[in-house]
Amino acid sequence: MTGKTRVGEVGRTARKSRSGRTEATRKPGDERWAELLQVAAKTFADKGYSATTLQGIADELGMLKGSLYYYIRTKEDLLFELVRSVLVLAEERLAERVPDDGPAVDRLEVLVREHVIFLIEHLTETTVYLHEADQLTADRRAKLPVHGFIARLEKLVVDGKEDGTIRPDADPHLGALTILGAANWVYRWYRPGGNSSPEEIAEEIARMCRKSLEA
Amino acid sequence: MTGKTRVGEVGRTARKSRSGRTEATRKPGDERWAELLQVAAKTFADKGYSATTLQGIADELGMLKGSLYYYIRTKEDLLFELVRSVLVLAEERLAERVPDDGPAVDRLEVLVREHVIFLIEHLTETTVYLHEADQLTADRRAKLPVHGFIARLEKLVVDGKEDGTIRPDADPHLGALTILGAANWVYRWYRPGGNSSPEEIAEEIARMCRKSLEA
DNA sequence: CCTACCGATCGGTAGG
DNA sequence: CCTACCGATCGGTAGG
Repeated sequence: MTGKTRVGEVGRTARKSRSGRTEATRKPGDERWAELLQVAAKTFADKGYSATTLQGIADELGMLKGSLYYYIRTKEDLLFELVRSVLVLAEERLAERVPDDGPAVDRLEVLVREHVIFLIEHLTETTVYLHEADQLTADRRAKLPVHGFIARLEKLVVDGKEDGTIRPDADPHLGALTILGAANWVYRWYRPGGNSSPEEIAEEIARMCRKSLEA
Repeated sequence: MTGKTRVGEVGRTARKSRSGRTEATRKPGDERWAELLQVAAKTFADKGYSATTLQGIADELGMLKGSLYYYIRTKEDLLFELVRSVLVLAEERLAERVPDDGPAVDRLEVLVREHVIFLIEHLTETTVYLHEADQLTADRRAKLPVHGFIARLEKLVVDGKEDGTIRPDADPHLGALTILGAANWVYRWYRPGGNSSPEEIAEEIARMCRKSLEA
């Protein structure tokens, strides 16, 4: 309303002829695009994807609904982009913080802890992912950069049975799914300002997960 | 389509003057009402409450959309009734299957096991509850017969710390929430026809929850 | 339960 | 990004 940059038709043109272009599309690096994603994430997390209207998002941004189509082609673009980016970010984070060697049960504990910390630090986006991703059409869902988190957990259980740090009777698949539930459930109840810090919460959940499978 | 009972205006009248009436409202005990709930549950579980249209439900029932209003006043009635009834049923089930005495950690294990079995046996309805209940308006949500499941879990952890069957360093609140997540997460992945039976799944999850807190 | 209907809103578009 | 617009559909209602 006050000092917004006007670019006129540039964006639209850029989107239409996206093949051999020097000037970038408006999206990446643009401040307004980031705002749009932020508002969309908050609204999707609060009311759900389907109950969210583009009119509501536009209102919050102080623009007209039709103007949103300068940034997106469909409503689903917003959901997809949010889910995609949080997956990429999580992947990076876990890659740099979870070691590749050492006793499997230790690695599992670290993995769970870092997973929970990430979840809490990106609560809005992870909520959108965990609660709304199934609203994506099948073809869009197939294009998500899923990083096989369950497979990773399963492998840790298998490794742990081999290195003797995890109970021999543990079920890798069921175990992985249950650990995942214990960790992911955080998005259903965590709200800033509670008694425990994110680190304390992550620590406690990780400890419980460890104990649940430890030899 | 073939042998459906026609009652004409009776139902509508019955609904409008619900005060001092001998003849019951159409709803309770009516076969068609049960069908409606069933279709609604399946659709809400599959596509989400908000993405579900009354037109779609009516189509599946072979009636016109407007006719649904013979049974309901608003779309939310369907969601509320589904969530309400599954809560009541769960309460009953757990009351009759989980003992009130014995070592706390044992009771906790049984509680989790029965909870998971119930979840799986009523997967559609529990999915609606766990994934869609927050689509209810605040006042409707306040009218739900919530049976304090978390509080019950918390108390078991506290009891267990007293009777020595649960680790002294366990956090009752965090512990209860984490157990709840491990158990509830089942609705996100369980599908009939898998490798493990509901009982095996429930048994394994319950065991893990036990171990996660056991002294 | 059907007929017939409504206001509101939805996602989305053409053109600038 | 705005103007101006559209077809489709939404939940819901009056009356029988």
